[in-house]
Amino acid sequence: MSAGLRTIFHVDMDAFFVSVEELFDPSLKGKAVVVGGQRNERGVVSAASYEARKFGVHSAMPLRTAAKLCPHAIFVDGHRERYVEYSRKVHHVLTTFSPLVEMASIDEAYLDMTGTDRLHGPPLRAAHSLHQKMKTETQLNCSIGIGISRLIAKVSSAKAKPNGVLWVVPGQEAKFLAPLDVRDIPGVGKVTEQNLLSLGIRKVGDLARFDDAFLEEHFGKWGLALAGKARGEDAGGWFDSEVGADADPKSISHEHTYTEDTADAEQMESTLMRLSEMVGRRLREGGLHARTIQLKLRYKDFTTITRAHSLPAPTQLDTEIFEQVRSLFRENWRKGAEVRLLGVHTSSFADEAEQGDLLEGNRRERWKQALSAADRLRDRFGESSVSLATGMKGGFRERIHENPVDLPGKQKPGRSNE
DNA sequence: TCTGGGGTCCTAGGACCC
DNA sequence: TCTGGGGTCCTAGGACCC
Repeated sequence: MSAGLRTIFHVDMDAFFVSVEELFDPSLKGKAVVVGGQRNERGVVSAASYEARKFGVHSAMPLRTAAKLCPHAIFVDGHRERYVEYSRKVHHVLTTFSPLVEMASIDEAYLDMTGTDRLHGPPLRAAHSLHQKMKTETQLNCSIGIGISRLIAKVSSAKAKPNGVLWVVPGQEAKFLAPLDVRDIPGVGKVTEQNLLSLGIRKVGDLARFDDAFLEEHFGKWGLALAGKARGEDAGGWFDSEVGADADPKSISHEHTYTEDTADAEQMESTLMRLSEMVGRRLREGGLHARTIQLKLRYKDFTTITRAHSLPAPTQLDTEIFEQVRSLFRENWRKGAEVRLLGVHTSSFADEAEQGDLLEGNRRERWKQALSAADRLRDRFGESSVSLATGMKGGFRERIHENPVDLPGKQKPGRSNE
């Protein structure tokens, strides 16, 4: 941590997914719009326009609930690629204001603006020109919070919404936080809020009445930091950490919820194959090798289990991921029980281990080359062009085998791997 | 109301080692 | 032979965020 005070910006795009969709279809402007899927689908709201929010619609709400609350809303499927594209534009604008930019998610970022006064003027002026430039270059609105730490900047950007700028002047942090609901503190969700409420703690300022030992006992090291915050202290932790380059990923996963629950083992293993391919591909793209492979299984009644296994050597191969995840599935699925969701998760990334066994190393090398070739085909002809799961019962939908590629050990249609 | 998909971080217990 | 303690890894689950 530097000696002097920092100036941190938190830039948060307003109704990002909705706003991007409006650029592609201007007729959506000013209407109640729900992004995330169709009104009858199994799914939740990714984003809602301010118009739809007036009816109580908010993100993470089931689509069917949103449809009941706001029947006249227009339901739009999400377009990930569009958001990624616009996220890049946003990032680009931000880098013209500070070299220290950290995207916190697809639609928000932290900037360390410390010492940029000579270039951009005092914080409020810098924020206003950033706001202006964002609008002209991306056609999107954002809100900007300014403070001496990530936490203060983040909370103030939320208070600045929509389309506003808010600066918490250094020294005023405790005064700013005290009257806020504890729920306004990032990291305090439904459960923590209820726990705090049961202790009579409703506002951030109420925390000041309790001593550190008590809060740590009830809320762990997090409670301690929160208490410090309530008093305006720099308590340490992520919210006081430096703003730097984007961190390396710690896990890569894919999951799928069925339109209808299933108890068909063949179908589920086919799904796991596809998910393994998706994960393997991302690992190869990122040059990553995972040691821990995890299966996620959610039954009809929503009870969810995860089962993990750590490999002796890290991998990025679809087949090795699939083999693990399939045996975890076979060991743990309650036969006959209907399943709602399956997921494949990889973590514990490590450097590629040297192969002791020469023959084994050769086999892996050939696999790697074949999979890279398949990745390139998918780039050119689309995701559905190549799949090891082809011919197995469709986990997602029947697949069309347009551009077959010769993969070592490729399965014959309709047969399992043994 | 009937609950997505992609992540991060934390806790807690048991294994294992010294 | 009635009972240590610290450190690290692994696994499972959960809170939380966008």
